[in-house]
Amino acid sequence: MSAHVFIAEDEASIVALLKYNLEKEGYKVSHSENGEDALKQIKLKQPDLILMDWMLPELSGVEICKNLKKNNKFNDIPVIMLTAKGEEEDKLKAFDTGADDYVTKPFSQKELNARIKSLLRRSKPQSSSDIVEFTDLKIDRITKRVYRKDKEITLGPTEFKLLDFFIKNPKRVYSREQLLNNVWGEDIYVESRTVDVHIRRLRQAINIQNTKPLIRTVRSAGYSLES
Amino acid sequence: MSAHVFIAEDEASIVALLKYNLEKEGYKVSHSENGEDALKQIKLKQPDLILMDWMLPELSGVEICKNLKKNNKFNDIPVIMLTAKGEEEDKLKAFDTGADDYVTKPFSQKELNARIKSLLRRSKPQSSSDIVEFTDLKIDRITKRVYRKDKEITLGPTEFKLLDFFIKNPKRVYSREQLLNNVWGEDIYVESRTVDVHIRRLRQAINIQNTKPLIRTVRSAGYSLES
DNA sequence: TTCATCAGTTAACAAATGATTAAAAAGGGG
DNA sequence: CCCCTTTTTAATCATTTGTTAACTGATGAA
Repeated sequence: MSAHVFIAEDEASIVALLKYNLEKEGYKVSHSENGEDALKQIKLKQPDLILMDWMLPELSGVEICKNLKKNNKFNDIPVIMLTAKGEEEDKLKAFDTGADDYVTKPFSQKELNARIKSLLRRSKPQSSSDIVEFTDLKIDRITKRVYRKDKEITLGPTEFKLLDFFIKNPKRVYSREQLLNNVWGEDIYVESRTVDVHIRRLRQAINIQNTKPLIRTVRSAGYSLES
Repeated sequence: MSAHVFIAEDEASIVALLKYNLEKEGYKVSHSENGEDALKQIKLKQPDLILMDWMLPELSGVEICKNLKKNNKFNDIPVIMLTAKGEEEDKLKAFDTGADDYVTKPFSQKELNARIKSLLRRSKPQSSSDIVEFTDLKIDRITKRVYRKDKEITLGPTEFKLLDFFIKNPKRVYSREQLLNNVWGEDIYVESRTVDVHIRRLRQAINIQNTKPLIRTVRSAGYSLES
């Protein structure tokens, strides 16, 4: 599933160039040539990232940016401003409107790609990394192995998924309900007490001597992974 | 409460310059001159943003960055790489290691400030309503933790809900009736004296030495949360 | 001022709620 | 069919909750 990049730019040649390059990188690309339309489209399509020309007919890039950043639903979409002139004042103004980065024309496609990648990585919540660590816990999603203090630990499939889920959002408290939906699956029905049993097994497994317990029970709320 | 910026850089003159400028901007600043120490300090202090020199003694910036980005506890801290040479290859490598931005020396302080501001804004989406503070009280609805003067406090579920409700409208006086409806629920019937008991328990819990009481009794009207 | 009354505070306790645990039953590949 | 994992069940354990009743202090009338 590739990211969706939206281009708000009126110069056709630049749009063509960007589109060509971004699609080669595997992004889904759409665009608009005018500010008012761009804003409408963005709100409709909710892209993952926006490349926005500084100057746009109808509604300037600055205005669009301000509008988006004000709205809770869209203020997480990263915006890269494309500015023609390399003047510093403009750069600063771009950041002030809430842009997340800017690039001056003419720009290097390689650098633009790098910046896009960086912003997308940052806005994607799940660190899609194959090896994730949290304090002295390490889990390898490829080899399906789990380590605590570099010592390997064996987990059953469910316990592995459970830990994998917890480690995506450490410290966050999840209800049994949420755990069932995310670890077992939306449509599977099992008793909510079942969660307790697996929590217990997970606890037993990851608990090696003289370490504090990593899974916190929050009465009447759920469980969380703690440091 | 200002953000904490960590500088990992070995050239004393640059550190001095950065420190001076950042402190003027209102940031809390700390630094280290060597890679190994920097990593240790970062893990200890958990700064809000890192300025990292590309080349560092003991452990290169790239290595530190990789290490941080692997660990769930630290991979949310934005990193800005300071590169000496303006070579594109280096820039790209910087992004690949997980850096969130880079700046080539010599850099404009104004631009650096703008980039810092942008990254901090982006990384602080501590979803407004998930963490609520009132004077020296802080309640985190995600981790279900409550702090007074940064010291954690443990509350039972009902006391948590009660405080959570009060903090939504500080200084407002609620009758026992209103509290029962909003904290216990519309259709649950318990004695109104029960509220007093929970108010007491909440008071005891959030009361740590030499602080004035936070919950005011309004005779024949109810209770309110005060500063 | 004194006393009666009213409203809020406090401590103690029993009931209920929720979590832990062990063990049995049920599935599900190999 | 056997072995391993998962789920259910039920007993036990721990914490929280609501109630009661005694206590404290404010209020205001005599």
